[in-house]
Amino acid sequence: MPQMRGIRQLAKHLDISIGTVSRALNGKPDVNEETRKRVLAAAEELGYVANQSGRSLRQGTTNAIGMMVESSKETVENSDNFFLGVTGGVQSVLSRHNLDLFMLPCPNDEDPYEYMKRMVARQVVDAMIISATQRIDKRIDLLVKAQIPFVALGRSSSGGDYNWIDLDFEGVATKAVDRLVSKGHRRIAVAAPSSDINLGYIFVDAYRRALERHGIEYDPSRVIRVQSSENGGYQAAETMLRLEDRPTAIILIYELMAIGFYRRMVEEGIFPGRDVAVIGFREEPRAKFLQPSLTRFRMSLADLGVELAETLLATMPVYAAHYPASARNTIWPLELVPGESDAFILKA
Amino acid sequence: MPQMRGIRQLAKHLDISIGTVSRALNGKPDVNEETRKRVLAAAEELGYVANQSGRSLRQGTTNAIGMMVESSKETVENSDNFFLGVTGGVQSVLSRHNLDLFMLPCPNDEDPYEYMKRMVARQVVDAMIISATQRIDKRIDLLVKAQIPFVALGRSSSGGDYNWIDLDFEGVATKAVDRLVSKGHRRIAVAAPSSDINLGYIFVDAYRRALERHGIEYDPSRVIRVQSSENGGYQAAETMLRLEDRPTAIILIYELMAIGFYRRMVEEGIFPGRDVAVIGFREEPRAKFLQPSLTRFRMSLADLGVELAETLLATMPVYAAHYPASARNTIWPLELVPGESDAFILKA
DNA sequence: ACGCTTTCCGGAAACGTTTTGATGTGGCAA
DNA sequence: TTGCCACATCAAAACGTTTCCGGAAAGCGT
Repeated sequence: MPQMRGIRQLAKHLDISIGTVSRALNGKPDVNEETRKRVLAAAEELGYVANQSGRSLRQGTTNAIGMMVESSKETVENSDNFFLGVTGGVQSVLSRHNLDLFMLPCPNDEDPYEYMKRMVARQVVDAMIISATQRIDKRIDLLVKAQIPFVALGRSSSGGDYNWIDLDFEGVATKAVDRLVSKGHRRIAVAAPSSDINLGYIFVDAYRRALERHGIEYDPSRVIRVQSSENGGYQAAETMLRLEDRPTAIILIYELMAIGFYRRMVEEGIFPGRDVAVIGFREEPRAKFLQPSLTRFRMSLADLGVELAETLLATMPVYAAHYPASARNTIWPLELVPGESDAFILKA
Repeated sequence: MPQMRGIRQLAKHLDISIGTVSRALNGKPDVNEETRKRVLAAAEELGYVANQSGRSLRQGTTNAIGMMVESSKETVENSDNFFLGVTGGVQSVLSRHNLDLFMLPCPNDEDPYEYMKRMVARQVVDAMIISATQRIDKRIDLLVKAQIPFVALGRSSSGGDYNWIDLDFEGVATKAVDRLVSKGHRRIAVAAPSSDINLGYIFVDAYRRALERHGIEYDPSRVIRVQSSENGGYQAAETMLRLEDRPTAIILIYELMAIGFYRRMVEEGIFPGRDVAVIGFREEPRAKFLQPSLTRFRMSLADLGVELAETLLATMPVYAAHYPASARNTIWPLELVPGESDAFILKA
């Protein structure tokens, strides 16, 4: 005698048809309130949960959202649990609709595009959150073409009209420049990654405009292109030391840089906060204990996760009703946290 | 005309039966080498990839491994990309068998046990890697009962005979004590989390035995119980300063503690490496730039991932053949990285 | 010509679920 | 009585895949 599995077993146990059981469990109409209770009770008792493959096959939907992350060495070293922090917020929204979140880590030896292609083809999730977007990102074209709902964490030039959330680089650049200028600085440098990376391009552009608004001439030599790492900060300091008309202040686009920057400067007897003003961006726990404390920008990862999830659901036909067509492109604000690293004030 | 999907479409396009197509794609015998090539080519051309739900339903297997992680605030702040680092190694093994890895983040407002129960019931993965094991962990009992292959990162008292990998706390404690004793230290403190946590219990026990092997009396007051954080390190220093017969050396069970420990000590004019010897455990990028550099223990996250995956596969009947019944319980070694923080040598 | 084996392939069943259409009640108005 | 509707249920089809089974064709030795 073949032991029946799943819903069949449950139906037999209740002496009822499987169709009714299914409708009862899924809250469909056309089922007597009395029977529904019985079914629910029995399911609880027998610990029955619908097999996901069965549902997916029938419904063409998996009730799962994927969040693609890269586990490259760079990501592992730099992103510092950024993703784990975001997932909390994402899930708080998804759980309202019985959706689960899977993180899909792209192996470092596989091309992100190929990986995404595989995940899309296997239809293992209904929608996607992607991050680390490139300025030209083939994944976006793929998702658009395959009509998979998605939201990107980061702008891109690809794909035309799609949903993204990005950090408020312009706001940060503007506030940082304003603050430094108000303390008397005129020669302000910035350490940023290459302009191939979206962040590097957008940020520096905003920095330039902010300077010009204060009537300060933009000097390209003060844009120091380095990697987003401690080492990059060290090199930025090195470069800055060699500049003629040495800048009196610097904006570090990634906080981790501050560690290396401090080190190189202190080697030279130049103390941040006393002899040079420093502002960092994108709060980073590893830099939390710098002395003097870094003036920096902070954001709430959990809130960002909530926004991501809501934006995503708004694009999914089934759930869109609950999420009024909100802004499809969001600039995520960051809050300035004053520290001592920019206490250095120039006399007027 | 209903557009046929998937394998049917492919079969029709090739004018061949779906059974043959399936066999061809899955490398089964009983298919002409010539036809197999044709099928493979056509699949490639049309971008066909088998729908996962269909396969899963038929085979009762999902070809996916889950790695449960917690996204609690504590984890996010402390584990510092530990998981992302490990996934790389895990995937390098799984990809050999066309297995995918999903990270399953447990929402912080959901009980880990309930979350795991749901994941198991939905049968969304074939096997699991769990971490952050408790000394008594109901998840383990659940997995054993449900006969889901799994491996735990961390020992536990639950479930009897199962597979786990854990860090070599004993080895670290022993090596650290040996090293300090060889430098003349006799009064050696240790800062550890509460003994409720497995690590806190095991480590301190090994520390005690190591001391006794050197004929040094174990003094409970030198076991300082604090949280595994920078703040914990600060408090450890605070406590240590108040001890009579103040210890001349300390072992910090979590490197992050070193940051706070240094700070408090320097406030007191006591310099690590010069006036007190410090050894840290569980390398932690955030502590990488301490001055003086910390003598610490290091491990390869990627290699740990490989070991995890291989141990897991060895317990899965389908793959066990490739992975000879290796040790089901592995103590993962850590390597000592000498720094300057324990340069302080006591005259004999 | 015959029987046997090997090689290859097609047809159909099966996996567990949801959904559709049909069916059988009973109540109410005409 | 008849017709109609609402309600609750059941039986069966469908989702896309893998696998079992049977059988045709071809090769080979007698």
